Amino acid sequence: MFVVLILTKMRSKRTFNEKIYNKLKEVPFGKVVSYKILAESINSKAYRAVGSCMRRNKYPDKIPCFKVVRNDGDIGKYSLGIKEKIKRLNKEGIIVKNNKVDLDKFGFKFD
DNA sequence: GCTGTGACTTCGA
DNA sequence: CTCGAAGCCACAG
Repeated sequence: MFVVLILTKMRSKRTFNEKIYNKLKEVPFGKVVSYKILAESINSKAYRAVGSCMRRNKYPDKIPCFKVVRNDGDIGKYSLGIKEKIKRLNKEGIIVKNNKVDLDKFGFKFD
């Protein structure tokens, strides 16, 4: 009873960024994912909240934020700077052109 | 506890 | 094509 209640409460706070975090971990090397795909993969439409959580970034060491781009392929922004983001993307073999990536090639879907 | 803002998206003018 | 508004969730003030 009480346990369930507590767990439920905790879940309401956690679900979001934790799920995003988990999904983001599923993204294989050399692939990127958009905020939208990420949000939808956890049954939510809070695209902005995803960005918010990344920006606040509670887990800077655990979350590969550079793998998250906008739906248009625009890489958006990055805590450490867009330059750094591009650098890291390039390290995964992802081509960034004019601050954009090719989602058809590198976009990962969670099926 | 309500308000504003933000690494976003989509639709209509 | 560009611009503005609405909609979603979390967090700071």
